[in-house]
Amino acid sequence: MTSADDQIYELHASVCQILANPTRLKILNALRDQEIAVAELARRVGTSMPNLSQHLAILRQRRVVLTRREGATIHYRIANPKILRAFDIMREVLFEQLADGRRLVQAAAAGTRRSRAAR
Amino acid sequence: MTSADDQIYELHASVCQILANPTRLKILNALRDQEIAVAELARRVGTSMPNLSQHLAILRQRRVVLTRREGATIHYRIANPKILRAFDIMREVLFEQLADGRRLVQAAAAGTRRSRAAR
DNA sequence: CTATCACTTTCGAATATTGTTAAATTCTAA
DNA sequence: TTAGAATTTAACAATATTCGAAAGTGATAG
Repeated sequence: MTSADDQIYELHASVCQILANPTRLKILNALRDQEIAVAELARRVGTSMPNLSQHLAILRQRRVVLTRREGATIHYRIANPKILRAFDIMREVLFEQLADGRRLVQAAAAGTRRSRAAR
Repeated sequence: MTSADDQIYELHASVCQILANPTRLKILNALRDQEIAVAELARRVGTSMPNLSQHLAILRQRRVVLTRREGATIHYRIANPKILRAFDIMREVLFEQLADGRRLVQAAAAGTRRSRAAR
């Protein structure tokens, strides 16, 4: 039987999971301080429409982004700016690690293989 | 050819990935303000030694934790407290979402299945 | 030196994540 | 109503993550 504490940690992990993909990070960064339509997002993020749309679906479900419809086009924006604070802190952690030496990049590269290979 | 920017986003995602697992979150929270030996960690986190050790290996490789050997026992501690700030922000995001209603829990539950099922 | 404690590593199976291609939708305009 | 643009959904293959079991390593007590 999973304790209430365990359940919180699982939900917590699933929130963190949102940031664990380079395409989603690009999306969030693009939306940082402006609303953007899907087609334009695809251009900026540099991915296919279906792929982008799937990631947007995840961000929608988790209430990380909100949409506004304007005719046939749909505009996305950040729902909770707090997640951008986490985005920024993790990027700082990355930069500190990069400054600390190259060995780290090796270790991190392991976690990078998926996203590269699955492309 | 992947741009330098893409590479940064992949590394960034791989840093965020560290937080995307409930056991690792428990470990980090346990180490928040004290050094702890592996056996004691296993007890607190509530997982098997091999499983704990695998997660510790990941945290070591990413330089998120440091070790101190004392005879046969090994003590772990947080290497970079900054990652705990991200931990906390993401937990705040979770709690805000929980406060906002139950529908979200449904969506988050999708991201929870893995950790539950893989147990 | 060998048994044991403390921990780590390896391996394999189960499940999850991701990208791609193809098939829907949904809306607007003719 | 139909054509077409914008976006989403579905299905599937490829890769990654995770766990448990079993074997491996290192320090130390006897």
